[in-house]
Amino acid sequence: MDLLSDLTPAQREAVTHVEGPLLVLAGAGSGKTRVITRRVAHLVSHGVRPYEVLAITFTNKAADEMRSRIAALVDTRGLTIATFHAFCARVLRMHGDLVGIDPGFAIYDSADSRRAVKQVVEGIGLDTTHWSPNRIAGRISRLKNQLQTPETFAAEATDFSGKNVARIYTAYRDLLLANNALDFDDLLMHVARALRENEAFLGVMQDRYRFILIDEYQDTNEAQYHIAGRIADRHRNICATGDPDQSIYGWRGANLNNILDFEKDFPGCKVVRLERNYRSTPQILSAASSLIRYNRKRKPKELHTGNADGPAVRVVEVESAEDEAKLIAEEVARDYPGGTGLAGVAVFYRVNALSRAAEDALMAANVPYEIVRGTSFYERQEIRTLVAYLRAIANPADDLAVERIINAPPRGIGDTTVKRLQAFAKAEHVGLLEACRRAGKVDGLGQRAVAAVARFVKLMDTLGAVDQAQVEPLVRRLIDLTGYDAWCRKLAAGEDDRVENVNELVSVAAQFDDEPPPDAGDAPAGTPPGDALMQFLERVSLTSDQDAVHETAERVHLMTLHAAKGLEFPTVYMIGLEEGLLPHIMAEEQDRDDEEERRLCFVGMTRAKRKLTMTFTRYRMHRGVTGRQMASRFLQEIGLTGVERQVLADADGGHDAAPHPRVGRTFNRWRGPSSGRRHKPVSADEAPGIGAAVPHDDCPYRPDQWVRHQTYGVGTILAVSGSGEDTKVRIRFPHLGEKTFAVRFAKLEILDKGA
DNA sequence: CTCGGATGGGTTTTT
DNA sequence: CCCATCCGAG
Repeated sequence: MDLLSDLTPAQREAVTHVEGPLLVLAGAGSGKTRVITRRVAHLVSHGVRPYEVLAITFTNKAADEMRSRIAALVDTRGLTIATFHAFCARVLRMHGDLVGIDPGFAIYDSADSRRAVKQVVEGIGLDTTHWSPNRIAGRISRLKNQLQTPETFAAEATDFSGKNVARIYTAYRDLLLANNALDFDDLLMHVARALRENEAFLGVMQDRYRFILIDEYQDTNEAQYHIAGRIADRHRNICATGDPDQSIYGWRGANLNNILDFEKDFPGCKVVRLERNYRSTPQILSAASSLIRYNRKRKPKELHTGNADGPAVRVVEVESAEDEAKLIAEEVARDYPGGTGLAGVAVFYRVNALSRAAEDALMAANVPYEIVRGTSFYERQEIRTLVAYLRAIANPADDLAVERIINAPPRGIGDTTVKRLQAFAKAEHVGLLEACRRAGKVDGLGQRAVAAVARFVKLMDTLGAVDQAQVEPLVRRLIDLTGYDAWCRKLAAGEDDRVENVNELVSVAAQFDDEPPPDAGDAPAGTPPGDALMQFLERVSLTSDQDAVHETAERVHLMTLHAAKGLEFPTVYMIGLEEGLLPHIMAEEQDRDDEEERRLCFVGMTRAKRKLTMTFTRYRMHRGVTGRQMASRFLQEIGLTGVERQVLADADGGHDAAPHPRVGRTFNRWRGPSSGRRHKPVSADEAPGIGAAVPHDDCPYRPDQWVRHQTYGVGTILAVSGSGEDTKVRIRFPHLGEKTFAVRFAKLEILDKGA
């Protein structure tokens, strides 16, 4: 097929660029995936061997999609398309010897490393409340992303806390080493460091990958940046695609500067801007652009579209989270009778806690919905344990896996017995499974315990003897020998989805067995070593997308703003647009600027194709306490053009300027019975405006109102004090902070009336 | 081993 | 408020 005819000039430029660095700044909805797939196809059809091309994505889903879309255009055999992690895992299996890594390593996911960190913290004798394994694991993860080893970090850690983290990090590293395991960050760090320190390894990689493409470059962390940069260093054929305005993983170590400085890192690079948006209406685009212009850390970019006009972006103020949810549920029920088209509706929120009210309301209104959660198939207990068996079989040194399965299903090996075995293992410098083999020599074990452990060892030996060329028979045997189904049924007590999940894993294994072995190109060089079992486990550890969004299911999709990235829906509701939630209070405290939060809002808005509704509440209950909420600053930053505002709440008299802290349910009682106008749209003329209450005297200014100041521009009123000539208003301006004015002098224009 | 209450901690989470 | 985890009783 013709690879170019249906492309815009800018897209074509990116597709046909062959030699030299290329940066594609792809605005939201600008057809980026199309450009990448065409570009790879173009390279291949112009004589580049697929074997020499490396394409990196951030998710398995993206990698799969890219592969199939390229396959529709050219022969993809030999092409490497993978996530950074999968790519590094294969590289290390292949060339681990060059780098000093046993290629039979297990891969620990975040839950595994958290457990390992916990063990280490306890082992050192630190208190796990103060030294929270979660937090420390995060800290270690960040260190690894910055390519810090325990040694380099210990050298610069001077304070008490830093020194302890260094101790934990060191012990954690040793634990993983003893278990022959790598965590997610290790996969990247080892490859990155090896590329820096090992000439032979660097040579192998540079020789092979003459062309590399990195998608979502704005989300790369330090380690990934090094990997890409070092490999591309010789041939300089690196193509980075991404959008600084959609960088939302800074808190996880992504470094926005990677994309902002790309031109400096690769002088002479070509830059292509894709600014035409194929997704949204001009109204949505105008509001989103207006918002993102408040950011400084970006590459100026103007999105435009040829799409037809749509409805105005709606900003709706409601009384409570329940009203907010009800608004959506009732509107959706009204607009989609019979449920047809529901797949095109999504609800986004900043934190998972906000999903609950929406769920309740949708359920009450009988609207089918689905929560797109992080908890995936492989994180379920029954699956994790089953996989732990497989891991222990593949890698008997994996103590974490052995510990998990030693008494699951229960077989009479209690905590005390495990503790004794562990102590013995530590003293003898052997693994836990090896300690089990020598249970007879372990002090303090009674006859009964020794017998139970012996049964476990026998089980593992039997399983170990099963042919590992195929995974499914092994899994079946395992389920059989352990009585796994019966155990699951017992645990499930009522819901039997556990057994179903187990069956699902059997099918996954069967499917895996049926796949043709990866062709040579999938591996960095030749086919990776390791049997089917190890490859299966690798797939399992590096896959979290199993709960992929069923984009076709006729249901409303509920998800966090982070989960929304990369998706699109005709109708989008964004809820909880309130100060403290979006921007989130924690994010603000940590980063000291609100730009990533603004990008998050931008990402959410630009998911919408036609209809975008953003809501905020006056009162919201958080951790059992109902608090007064303020409209998000982002709602004023989206501007006034193409935006319509509604107030669907009582004009509740009695408020004064100060926030009313209220507790629990007392709020409703306090407010009194006055729900006459609830849930009825208020016409522009009546609408008192964002967050406005009925004025308590003649003063026209009210908290949450938007006003324009002659010199400072548009801001939100925070509080009104005094009366008559002495009336003062406190106003917050974006970027300028808060200021107080005497209304007698300041020329304030009220903006939000009928905006 | 399993159940229940007490206790503590609660942003987001591509791999 | 909602949960995951811990610990003691049966």
